[in-house]
Amino acid sequence: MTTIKDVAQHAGVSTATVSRVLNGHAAPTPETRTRVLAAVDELGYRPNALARSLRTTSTKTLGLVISDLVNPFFAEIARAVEEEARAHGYCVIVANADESADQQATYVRNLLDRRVDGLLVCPATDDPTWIAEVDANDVPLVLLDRTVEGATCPVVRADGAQALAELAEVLRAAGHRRVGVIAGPADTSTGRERLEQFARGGLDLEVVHGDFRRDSGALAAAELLSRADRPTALVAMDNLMGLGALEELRRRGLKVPDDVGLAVYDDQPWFPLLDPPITVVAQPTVEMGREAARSLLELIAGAQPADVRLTARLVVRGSCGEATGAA
Amino acid sequence: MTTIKDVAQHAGVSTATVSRVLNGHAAPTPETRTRVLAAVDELGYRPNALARSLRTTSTKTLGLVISDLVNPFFAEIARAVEEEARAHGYCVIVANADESADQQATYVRNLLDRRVDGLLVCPATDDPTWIAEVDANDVPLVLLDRTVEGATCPVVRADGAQALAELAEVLRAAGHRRVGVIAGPADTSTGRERLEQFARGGLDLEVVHGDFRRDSGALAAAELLSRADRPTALVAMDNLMGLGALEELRRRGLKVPDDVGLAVYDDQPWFPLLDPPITVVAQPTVEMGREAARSLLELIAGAQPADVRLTARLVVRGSCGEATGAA
DNA sequence: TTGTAAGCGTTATCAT
DNA sequence: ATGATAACGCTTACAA
Repeated sequence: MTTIKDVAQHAGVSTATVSRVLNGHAAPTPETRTRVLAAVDELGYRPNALARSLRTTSTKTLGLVISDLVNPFFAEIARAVEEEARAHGYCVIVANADESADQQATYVRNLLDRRVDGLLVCPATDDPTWIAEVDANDVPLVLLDRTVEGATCPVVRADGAQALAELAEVLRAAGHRRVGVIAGPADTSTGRERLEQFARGGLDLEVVHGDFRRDSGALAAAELLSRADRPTALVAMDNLMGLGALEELRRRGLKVPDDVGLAVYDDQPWFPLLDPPITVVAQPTVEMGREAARSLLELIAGAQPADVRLTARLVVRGSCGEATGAA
Repeated sequence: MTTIKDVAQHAGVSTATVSRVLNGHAAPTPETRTRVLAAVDELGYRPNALARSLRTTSTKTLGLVISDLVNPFFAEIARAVEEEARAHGYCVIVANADESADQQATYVRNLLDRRVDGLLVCPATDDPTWIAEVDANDVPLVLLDRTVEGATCPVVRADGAQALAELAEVLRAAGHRRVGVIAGPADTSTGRERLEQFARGGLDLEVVHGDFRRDSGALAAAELLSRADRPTALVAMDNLMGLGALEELRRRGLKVPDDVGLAVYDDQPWFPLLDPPITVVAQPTVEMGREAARSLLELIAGAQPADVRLTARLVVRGSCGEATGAA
């Protein structure tokens, strides 16, 4: 590899001058500048980012720890984060915790070791111990989608309270009274909150907790549908569990919405293509990612960004049935 | 931050000894070892990965440049790569080229600057110029899913020739003669190959090229369906364009398979849930990611892994219609 | 304006 | 077995 020394030699200047030119300092004369640039070009020189970072203690890199890369909800967030970061000259290292607190902790540590300038985390669970490590390193941190108890850093998330209230209303209007809820894990803030907010709708709820992944959705649906007093509708609290539930319904030959109504938290492009199209609570994923990145960048710049609370909205399609008119 | 010096001081040894203990060298006595480890623990010391990498010229990091993160096909590959890499003590930096050759080149350069130990790339286009840069840095490279002209590095991909031949047969058996193909870009190897292989099926083909993304699928479908001699079936050469095509069919109120047949390259979990379920060519995404990572790791280890050619397979569901029995 | 040299936090060589 | 010390490639006082 060609180093700054080679360039200096080639241009007949010191390494300091090369560095100054490359970093846009005012000092160097136009003449030396062109000479150095020529040498850089000729040798195809590229600065070693490791050495530079070691010296400047800035990596221009953000760490993003998400709970599940194959969950399209997170994939979209990851993409938005990456875009926003790039627009500001930052690169993103994406780490996939796979909904495991252990793996998340491992990754946080790893990213800290690599001296990322900031950390964006969608916490796998409520366990806040890993945060201490981040704080100890004085690395800016922003929580995304989920929060953990006692977190003192900015949090970016979507508020689904209103949408879930409306959903309860829609279900009631369609004649549903007993509703089966495929809830997220009780040890995640989103798992708890969505359930609690939906519960305020006053429907008669049967709750089974899943783990935000596909299989658990199928399992939960199976359990709910096997109960003696079978619910007339199912609500899956994330898109993957919704997928699992749909698969289970299909296996059982149950028709939506006539045999059982269905609603899902998180919209997906293919939901409108189903027959009937699925009623959902849609989260502003792109904004969430963007805002999270923006907040982190602000934090890195020394500002004190406030929490961001976007709002999810209900999209009524056909999967919960029609309003019966009977109040 | 606490450095190796602090630990050395705390343990009453030299930094060299600390380093030796931490790197599992044989030299240190059990006694000093425990003393050092104690100090490490007490101070919560973690080695600076940048400094270490600068010294050792190894980052234990793989760069993965994919064409589109929100494409579930690539998301799944990314996840598999990451898993395999982690199992071998490597971390992965995922870069999203967004199907842009420019952005891809930029990212490759960026990853090279960060001194990744190896590079995994799903080339956005056939343009091979960026490869020279990789070679100049002597960084191991493996191509994934797509290849580029004159590439001398290992390539990992899925072969769909057989599956596409079978698909042509299935379509013909269902009475289709004129088939509209929503092809990938002509400047990608997969775009060309899939088209060419399917063309061997001897059907009467109408071809429109898309860009492997959702909107282009809708546009292409719209164009094909507006033609005077409208094809009786559509084949979308990747899942995102398939999604777009489905949306367009829906907009036009066209029923599958009665009004128009449909098949898609790449399987998706939700395809079986549609009515009718979609006939697809399924690629072994997880294996592709795993094999690619494995090949790269081998390359890094100094071996000369051969190209990997997995095979895609046809999954017949209902969207192409029934065999008519008329040969 | 430019060069010299120290230092970022490690690891590895060479003595001891 | 351990300790100095140079070196990795860069940036930045400080001098000149």
